[in-house]
Amino acid sequence: MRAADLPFIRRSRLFALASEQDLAALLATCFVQSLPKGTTPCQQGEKPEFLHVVLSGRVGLFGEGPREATLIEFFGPGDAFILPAVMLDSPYLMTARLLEESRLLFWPAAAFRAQMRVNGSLAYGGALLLSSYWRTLIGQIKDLKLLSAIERLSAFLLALAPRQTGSVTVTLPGGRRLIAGRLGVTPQSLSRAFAALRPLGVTGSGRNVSISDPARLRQFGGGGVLPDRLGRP
Amino acid sequence: MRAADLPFIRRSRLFALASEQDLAALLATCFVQSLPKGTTPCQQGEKPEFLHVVLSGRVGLFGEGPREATLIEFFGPGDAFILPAVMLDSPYLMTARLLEESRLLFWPAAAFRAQMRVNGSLAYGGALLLSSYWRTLIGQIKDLKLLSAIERLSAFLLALAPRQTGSVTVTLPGGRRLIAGRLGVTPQSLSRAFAALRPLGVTGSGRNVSISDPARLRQFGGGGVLPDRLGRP
DNA sequence: CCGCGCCCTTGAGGTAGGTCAAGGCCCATG
DNA sequence: CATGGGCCTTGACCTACCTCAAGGGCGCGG
Repeated sequence: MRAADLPFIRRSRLFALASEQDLAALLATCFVQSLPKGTTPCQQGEKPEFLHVVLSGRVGLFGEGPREATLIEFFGPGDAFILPAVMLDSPYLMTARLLEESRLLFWPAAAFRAQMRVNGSLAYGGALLLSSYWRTLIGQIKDLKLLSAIERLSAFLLALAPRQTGSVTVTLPGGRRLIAGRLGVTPQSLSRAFAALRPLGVTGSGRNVSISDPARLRQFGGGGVLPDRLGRP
Repeated sequence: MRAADLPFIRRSRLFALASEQDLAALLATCFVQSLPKGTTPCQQGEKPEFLHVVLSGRVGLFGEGPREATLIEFFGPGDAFILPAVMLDSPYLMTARLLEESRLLFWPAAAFRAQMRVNGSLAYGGALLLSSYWRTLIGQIKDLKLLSAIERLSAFLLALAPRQTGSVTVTLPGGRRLIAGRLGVTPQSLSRAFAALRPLGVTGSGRNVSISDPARLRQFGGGGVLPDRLGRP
């Protein structure tokens, strides 16, 4: 671990309440590592050896079904994956894959569990982080059950944009194939959904999308279910 | 609060680590109330005033979309709703409705937040509970994205059944309309899904469903994504 | 007893989104 | 430069599920 990592570590909600002493004690058994794109620190079905905290980079959590796999959620700096599996010492329900080169904190699972039991500030941070995850997952389920593919895309784009009135350009957290998985559609359908939103002022290519009139999109798309940002406040 | 409530309170994962003194201190500001079927302790969009813990009965969490509402998840004894909204002091993303007469613990939101910060055993319990919820939500998302309606029903029924080999009879946590919402289909489609599973040994009517050969169903339905039970261990 | 809800089921037809297939663009590599 | 392989898009067709509609079983009150 380098001194330069500390500010990134601090930034996670996990340590929202941790004092300097807390932090030093908690990190005693941890190490930090940079890993290349494509690495899979967790494999669905395996038991956790480490809790991973993203310091920089981006990670995708993929669910593997009987026929195929799909992206469930993006994780970025400040996020801990996959805390519930580590906490409950249960097999991963998902596979994590680095979407770009990332710097990760490795926290031995047994030590983490022990410290959760003993250190109130850590337990609080865990609850805080899990609370924000609950809300994003609930938002995703509501979107899947109640919105059409086009509305889901609209809500997703609006959740990416800062709350403002004028024209915005947002950067997608991944290629369109990944976004399609996150939204629960095929890449082809996502492409058509983008085409359907074009008359509503959604343009752009690659990972940059600009929204000419967020308000108009919002009134079309059910407003976007996700008021929170992921990971850190 | 009655003395008879205490064993039910203890049973929640929230208090997995709480000592007797902890518990007494934590519950100082709480009260318990029995409420009739149909009561809605939480309304989507409102700010939380209380954390609710189910002592007995059953609660449905409903997501309200632009056109309709649907059941997202069932909660039962030991479950706390809706912890993330209380924790983050954010508007509810769902409406809770009692599916039958239920006894609930009411915990003033501000007091709960303060105690989460101060009491490590409570924070640990919160993290534990939220960890189990994460897994059920992830399971639901995976089911929605990767399985057909019939497979989702199959997985849902198997998750209800104890892990055993012989014939089982399970009790649905609600009427078929609610189950349909939980599975992300219309009641009509659920009915057809049940019909499709009949040749595989799934029979019964009302809230009782019997599975003649769980193993056969399991190999058909992708195995069921949900290894955990909700709420308490 | 009948009538009236409500819930579940079944049928018929429509549609959103999936599947298959082809083509264009970009970039990496020889 | 040419070639090849992702990735995205578009088109044509198909299917799983939704929608609309009509019964059937069951409890409840008159």
